[in-house]
Amino acid sequence: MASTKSNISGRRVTRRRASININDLAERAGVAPATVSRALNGYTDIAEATRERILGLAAELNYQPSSRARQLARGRVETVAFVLPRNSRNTHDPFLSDFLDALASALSSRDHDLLVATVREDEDEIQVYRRLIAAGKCAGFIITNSRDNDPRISVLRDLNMPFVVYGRASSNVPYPHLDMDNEAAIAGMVDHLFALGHKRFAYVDLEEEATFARLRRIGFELGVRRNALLDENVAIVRVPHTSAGGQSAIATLFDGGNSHRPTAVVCPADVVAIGAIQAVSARGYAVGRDVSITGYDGVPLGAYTAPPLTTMSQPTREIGQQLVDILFRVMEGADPAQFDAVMMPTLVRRASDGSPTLVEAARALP
Amino acid sequence: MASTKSNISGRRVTRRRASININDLAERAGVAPATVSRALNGYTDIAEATRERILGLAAELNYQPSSRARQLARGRVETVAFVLPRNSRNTHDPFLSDFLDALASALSSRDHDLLVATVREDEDEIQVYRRLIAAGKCAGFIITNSRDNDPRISVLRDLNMPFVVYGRASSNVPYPHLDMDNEAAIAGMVDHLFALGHKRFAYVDLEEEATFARLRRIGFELGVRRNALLDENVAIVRVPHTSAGGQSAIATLFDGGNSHRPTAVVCPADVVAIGAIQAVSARGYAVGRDVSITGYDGVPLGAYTAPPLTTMSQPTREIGQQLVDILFRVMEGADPAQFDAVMMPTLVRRASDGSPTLVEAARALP
DNA sequence: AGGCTGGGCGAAACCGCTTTCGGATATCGG
DNA sequence: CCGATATCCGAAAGCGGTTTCGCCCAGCCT
Repeated sequence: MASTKSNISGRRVTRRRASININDLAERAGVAPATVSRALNGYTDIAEATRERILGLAAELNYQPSSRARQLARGRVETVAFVLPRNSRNTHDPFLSDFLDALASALSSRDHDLLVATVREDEDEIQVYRRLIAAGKCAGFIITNSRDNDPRISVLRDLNMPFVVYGRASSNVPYPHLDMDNEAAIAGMVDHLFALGHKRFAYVDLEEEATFARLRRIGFELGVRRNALLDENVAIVRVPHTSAGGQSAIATLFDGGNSHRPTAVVCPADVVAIGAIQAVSARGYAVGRDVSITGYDGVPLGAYTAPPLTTMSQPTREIGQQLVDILFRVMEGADPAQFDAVMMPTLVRRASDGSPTLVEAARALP
Repeated sequence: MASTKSNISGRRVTRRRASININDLAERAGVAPATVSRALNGYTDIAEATRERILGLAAELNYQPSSRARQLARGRVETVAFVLPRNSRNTHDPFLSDFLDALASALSSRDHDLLVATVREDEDEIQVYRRLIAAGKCAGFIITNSRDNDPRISVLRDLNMPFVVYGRASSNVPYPHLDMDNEAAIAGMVDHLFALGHKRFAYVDLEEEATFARLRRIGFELGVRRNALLDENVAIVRVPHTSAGGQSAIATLFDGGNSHRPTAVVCPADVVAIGAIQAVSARGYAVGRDVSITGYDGVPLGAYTAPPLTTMSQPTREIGQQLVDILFRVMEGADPAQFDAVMMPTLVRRASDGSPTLVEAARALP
């Protein structure tokens, strides 16, 4: 069928037309291609009987209009792009699968596709965005890991390309975004630990450009202030966003003759907290009794550390869905400035926090 | 510039042409569109001077041919699709980010895009593949989480659509794939533990359709045989592919008057092993001394459990690259049957394994 | 000088679809 | 019974590229 070019010589027979097209279908139905198009696209100026005949035939032959041709003709692009964050390399983001699934699913119910791109070693991040746009590969972007003064935001705005950001980026011009309330969440964690009786706090700051790192630290400082903690009872160390970072934070805080060891260590990420738990345990302290350690994110494995990690958990899937919702509003022409929702993560209390035992007892340890 | 329809009435001005097209560029260059196309696509029947003028102009105006129009005209589709495995929902695959990054990167260097789709709640998995194909959205598929007699494989073969599978699927017809040697890896793990002195083994089998689950169990059985373990010293339990599954496996193996507790518990996945470590520790045994527990995968957090997890680690990124390489060979017409590489994961020895202490000592515990 | 060759380029068809425009037929009112 | 109005559908012009075909003209040969 179709146009398989048979070739007696036995050389590679190629160019078989992949599938049926609108002309084939029209011919089979005994109508013009235009009529098929009308039938498939819900126009009203077509006899109901004709429409049903065509629809039936299309279903029978498993006809789907070529999305490329359709989008070209319509002058629309029904694809949204997500560029994997550069630092996602080797970062093993456990939420990405859920997040992408949510994005793809939300897009699919609007008949859009999800294009996932990456920044190759030999490229510049911004170049990737420009290339995707110039080639007309997408009609909008989902952006995560926003940094302060994120260049992507200004470029996309200049190019008049719809986008939505997960996170904030401290720009003076408003842009559509959705964020967790990092600040309130960490401050709330300090409140929680303070209420348990802790007086000596440490915070593990992140060596990371992303805005959320800054906001979480600010949240910690806010918590310090509103619980009137004494300066000499508050320490901040700054480490990479990894479990090894968590370990080295503990080394800084606990080793050496530091007489003011914290009883509560607030971490801005679960992976960091997990390293911290490991390091504190290795020093002979009981996490959750001698020392409380908290995380942020809600990674699944946090439930299986020893002790299980108390953390702030984010609703990944819902975030993905909402981002798509917002992006569509923007693509439909809504005022981008109105989208600035902030969601609150939920405290998942497991066993890495608790009332502090006597500091003296902790000090007496080897 | 271009065709912004200004509109005095103040109503929404739309239909601004997104970007410059080949006709604009041709006009600016004073040549025909065909010449621009030739210049951009490396044809030789064009004067070098003309080509350079056009290339320069294109760079200056940041012109990129519309990928949709180009692919339509060429009759090619430069997109590869990856359908997120159904069970990836809430599964928090920590490798996905790395895997996708590798795919997207390898595809990008061949000027192809990565389309990520998902199976919506209201859909059937196969439908998704059919729809993507019928709509001409992709020229090939990357398939993971293959199951025995995977229906996707037969459908794609029938439709003559190129694909490559990560994993094997026990089909009688050959198909292009790449796999880790699950069987040898787990058998090797048994060897390793046996060499450490273990005699009483348990294996945690997975309640999962995926072929790798079966192959890993077979690997265990192979290890049992070639080390001549006694039947009464070998137990197999079957649990879900989660940390909770690991916990319940330990409950089955250790609780109740079972007098033949294993000293080595081989797990077919790190998440499961992590649950098992937690459960064994909670029962008062020292993991790595009283009981050895091993995993498979190499999840990053495995390095921070207590004790750190000994496991078989897979090179995610390299797998992604190789899959793309294979897929392109197939798309170029290579015989699919020739692609059946099997790679060996590497043993990462940390601290969850060790020589067994006396079984009696373990039994004497509370 | 004239014919031939071939390099360089333009014209036009085409990819598969949408959408406007207008024509044909059926239906209705008077 | 005739013209007006609806209703339904076909023709054709795009969308933005690629590619075939053939023309034009410069350069070469004789």
